[in-house]
Parts: sequence; C-alpha cells; structure tokens
Amino acid sequence: MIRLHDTLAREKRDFVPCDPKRITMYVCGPTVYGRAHIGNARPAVVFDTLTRLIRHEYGENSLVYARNVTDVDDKIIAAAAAEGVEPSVITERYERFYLEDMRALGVRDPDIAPHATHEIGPMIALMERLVSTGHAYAAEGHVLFSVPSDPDYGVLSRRDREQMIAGARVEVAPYKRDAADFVLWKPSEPNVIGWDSPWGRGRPGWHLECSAMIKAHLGDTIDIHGGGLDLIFPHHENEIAQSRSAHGAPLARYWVHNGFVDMGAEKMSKSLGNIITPEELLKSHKGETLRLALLSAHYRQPLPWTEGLIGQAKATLDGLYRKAGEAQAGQVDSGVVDALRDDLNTPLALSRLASLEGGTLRASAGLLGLLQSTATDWFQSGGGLDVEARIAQRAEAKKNRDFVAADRIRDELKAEGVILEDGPNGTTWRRE
RNA sequence: GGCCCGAUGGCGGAGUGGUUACGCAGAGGACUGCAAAUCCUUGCACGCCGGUUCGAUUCCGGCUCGGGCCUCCA
Repeated sequence: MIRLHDTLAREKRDFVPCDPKRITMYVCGPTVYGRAHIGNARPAVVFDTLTRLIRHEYGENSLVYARNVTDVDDKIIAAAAAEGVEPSVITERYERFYLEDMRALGVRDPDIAPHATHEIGPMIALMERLVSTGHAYAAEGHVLFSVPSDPDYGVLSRRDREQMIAGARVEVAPYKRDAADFVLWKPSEPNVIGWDSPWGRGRPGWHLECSAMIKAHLGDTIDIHGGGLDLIFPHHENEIAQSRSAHGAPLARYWVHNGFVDMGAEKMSKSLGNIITPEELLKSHKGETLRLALLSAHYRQPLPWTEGLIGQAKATLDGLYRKAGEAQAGQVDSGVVDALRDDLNTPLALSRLASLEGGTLRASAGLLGLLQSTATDWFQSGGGLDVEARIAQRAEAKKNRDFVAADRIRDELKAEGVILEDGPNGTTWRRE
C-alpha cells in the first residue's frame, strides 16, 4: 500500500487508485521559453520516481503518466519577438533542451506529453460548457471564469475570496465582474499567435490548458495531480474550479506537491536570478549524481543546493557502485520499497541502499532511477587515455622496486583525473 | 496583513513518548613500498519557554528564527 501526502487533506492518505489497471497521473510540465534550472528538474525527478514505484506495485502497464508542455504563453511570445522568429522556433528548441536535460537526470519520458497548441479544440469546448452553465462569461474579447459561481473555490489553498482580493498586488482589470475572476481566454492582436473561437481570435490562459488536456487525455477525475508547491495557488486552485464546474466531478483524488530547491536561504527562480541549470552542472557532474542530490531530501522538504551536496551525492554513488559491481538486477529489497511507499521517503530508501550490495542493491536502486550503468562505466567512462598501458609501465617499475618512477606515473594520471588503486589482484583505476 | 511550511550533530538528512537511523566529512587502528579503496573502532545534535506525562526530541500552547504562497514561477 502506497501512502501519499495529499495537499487537499493536508495529511498522508492511503493511495487507492480508481482503477488499478489504469492509474492516471498528471504533472505540470515546462513552459518552453528558456532553459530549465535544477529547481525545475525536481518535480520531473520526483514524479519519475513515483512512476517507478507505481509500476513496481501495480505493473508496468498500470499507469498513464502525462506531463504537459505549455507552448503558448506571453513569455514565449516575448522571446520569439526578441529573436524575430516564430514562437514555434522557441518552443521546439527549448522543449528539446528540456527533454535532453531531464533524460540526463534519468527521467523517463512521460507516456503522454500534450501540447497546449494542439489542444485548442478541447479548450474551446471546455469554455463553452463553462459559459453555458454560468461559470464563465465573455468580456471585451476575453473569457473569464466567474469565481463567485463556484462556492468551493479556495479549498486547495485554503483561502477565501476576500483574502485573495485583499492580498491582490495587481490592479483589477476593468472587464472583470469580480476581482477574483481569472482569464480563460485572451484576445490576440493580428500579429500575435492566436486561434479563432466563438469569442474572437485569441489564445488560452495557462490554467485552462491543463484542465482541457486532462479531460482530453485522462478523463474527468485523475488519480494523482502533481507539481511544485508554488502551483497550489492560483494554478491548481483554478484548474479545480474549471474542471469541477464543467464536469461535476473532482479533478484529482490526490494532490502531490514538491518543495523547492533553494539557493542560500531563498528558492531558486528565474525571477530572482539565482538559478543554476542542469546544462551547466552536467559539464562537471554526471546526471546520476544530480539525480541523487535531488532525491537526498524528502520531496516535500526544501533542498538547499550547494557544491557540498553534489560532492556527497558523488561520494555516495561511488560507494554504491562499488557494492553493486557488475551484478545484474536481482530481488528488490523490501525495506527500500517500504520507505518509498511511505510518501516517497527517498532519504530513508537511500539509507537502506547503503546496507545492500550486488543484485539486490542494483534492483532496489533502480526504483529510484539510480545505478543504471555498470560500475565499470561509472568509474571509467569518458576520456581517451590509454590507462592500461601506463598501469603496465608502473607495474614494471614496481617490480623493479623503482617506487619513484611508479609514483610518478600515478601522479601523472592523477593530474589527468585518473586514480589508481592497488588491490590484491593488481591495479584498478577510476575517474575522479 | 491572510494562508501554509520548517527548525535534529561539522554538513546532508530520516525517525521516534522511554537504548536518537543512515550517509558525507573528522579522529584512531588494520591493510599498503607509499597511497587509494576496503574493514574495524570512535567523538559530535533533537531552536527557546511553559504544559500534559513516571518519562518529550517526539503530544499541546506560546515565543523566536527561517522559508513559501497571496503576481509569472517547479
């Protein structure tokens, strides 16, 4: 039995899927206007780990995992204008980069990757339904969701309408009937990307996309909806309002939110300008090291990102690879599974891993998406040195008790990032 | 201001009403030509003040500090 912390209930709940043969999970994916940073990678890695656990528990084909791509958005439009290219040039480029970065972190592609620009039909259908039932209205080319029409609005973020209005830091647009109403559809100028709709040519708002894509690909009610905790309000709150108002059913049965990656005391974010990207980190660290670093704290806790954290992850992985060796995946350790079942307790699972070895270790680490290469690849991949020849020279020197020459060879290789280790069965080597 | 979350050893980070995991780093030892790796041993913590209790790091209240959301945001 898996237990998950449900943001709606604010507590851990037993995970009981609606249909164990077709479990549905949706995670908010990237808006593709720039390079992802390591904080953006956290939900990708966390929910990838959850897919591995669910598939282990319920079967390889038990899960349909969707992660969307937001490929129409004002930031994309701005980026395209800045480069003088079509928005699709921007979105295709950064979606490619995103997938490359995530794959490097051992994140498997989702089963479905819906794109907002391909889902305009379902979005219009959703808006028509909301307008006809009085939950949305058209005004000056916009379509707006009527927050007062939804008595349950605010359940996820636990705030009421008055609070939202009192806390609002932006001026209320004059076409809104209520200050809390939010945009489903906005008009596009002739030179801006847009689609024809019953309310004129325009483009969708962010919140609408996810509701429409979930309905189109997964159904009225999904099992798990995930994302970063900054999405709780307004994004997920608005999704809930749209979908429940349109379909009369809850949008998701479990709401799962990950905490932030912090830089210093505050969260990493593009607007704060304190980001560090996988692209940059991958120049000097392996993706698997970064993945372990991301999994070293519980997913709901903040994770301070430091060089020390990466160094620890590397050292831990070195140790695990030594113990796994070249063994094939064997039986999964029940302690690791139990830790993951308990709201994806990856730090506890990692501590269990430290007591395993061989095939059990490899199989158990696989649940976390770790130890996916052989020990030889982990320790020796990269570079084009003929290390074996130098080891042979050094062995000859050692045989002649010429330790000065032997140590010189070892030091030279060390300078090139290769570490020699003399064991009972001869000398082995690895990269730093 | 409203809502929410956190505070554990040098660092990272679980967990528990009563011997406080585990990892990294450190110290000592074994091994080694010397190292490295490995193995053994080992020091180090539960923010503050009350309350409940035989007993609290764990439960309750208050406080302090830190963070997040309320605006795009993983």
